[in-house]
Amino acid sequence: MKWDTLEEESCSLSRTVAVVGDRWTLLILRECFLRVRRFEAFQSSLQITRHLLSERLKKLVRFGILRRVPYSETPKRYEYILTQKGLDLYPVIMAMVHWGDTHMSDERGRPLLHEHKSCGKLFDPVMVCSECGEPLHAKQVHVHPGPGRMEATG
Amino acid sequence: MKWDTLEEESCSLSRTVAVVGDRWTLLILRECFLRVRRFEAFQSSLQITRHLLSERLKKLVRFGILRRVPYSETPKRYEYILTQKGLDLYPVIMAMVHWGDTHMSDERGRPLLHEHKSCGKLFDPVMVCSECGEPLHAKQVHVHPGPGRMEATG
DNA sequence: GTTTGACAGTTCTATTTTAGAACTATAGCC
DNA sequence: GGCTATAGTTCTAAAATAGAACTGTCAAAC
Repeated sequence: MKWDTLEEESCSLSRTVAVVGDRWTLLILRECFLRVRRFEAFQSSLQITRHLLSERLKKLVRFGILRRVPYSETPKRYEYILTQKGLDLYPVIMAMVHWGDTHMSDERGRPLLHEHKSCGKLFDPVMVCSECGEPLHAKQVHVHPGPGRMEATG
Repeated sequence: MKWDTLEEESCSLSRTVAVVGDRWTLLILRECFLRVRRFEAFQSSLQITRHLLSERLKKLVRFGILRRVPYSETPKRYEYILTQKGLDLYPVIMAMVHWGDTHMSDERGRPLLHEHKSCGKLFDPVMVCSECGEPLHAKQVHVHPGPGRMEATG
């Protein structure tokens, strides 16, 4: 399967995976949420090859997840800033971080703690139902075909 | 960066990405949550090559996300079932589905609708703070080093 | 005015991963 | 024996990634 096939499937997961479903993209997004914005900063903190970093940043800009904004005119230099579409990926990143905290931490505990500025407390992210507010569990969810559903795809 | 390097970083996102951070693994997990359990069923619904499917299933079993359970003795046949660790990935998958619904749907609308059996309504997943219950936004979260933090890693 | 260094990339070759197809093995059914 | 179903393994070709070196612009230092 090619990346562009994936993007056109009638499945929201496939479409998301087509955009952010590789390890470097996810790690780049982590850095974005940690306020990293510049090419050299991404490169040195991730140890990603410059070639791949360049490719991935272009892709994220192409999909409207990052904006390439000039911060210096001479020489021309740009930084990469999350758009709203990019900021909306926060639950994806946080869900992965929380799973890692829960299932992949060593005996020393979790690497980072998160403080919610609004309430001032250290927290974990919890996914709830938009309608009743209860935490979601896979076994209590039933799936129906929606209007954008096409045949022959998962 | 190699996959095993990633797994050992002191960052919960890296560790999660090391396990589920590739497109096929994420798509296989989608199928698991849609109650797919058998080799042939994964293969025909995903159009993944048999070789890669075999590799990915082994990896998921190795990490304790799937269990390989016999359902026939002669001939020996197995099916792959989510463990609790695997079920706990539900928020990751749902966060990606929701982002795809919001930002990658075409004019016809979303491909699947989700019903919460407990309350009977069609819902969207929302990520909230475990302490105050308010929806989480990237800009309202501050990060602190935790006990499992090592130097020199993101 | 030449050198040095920072920044943001591009280009090149070698290695690793993935795609695609064919093949293996066990067993039930006709 | 020949056909089908299931769950894989093995093989070669194509694509992606790693790793290192290179390009070009400009500012500041010597």
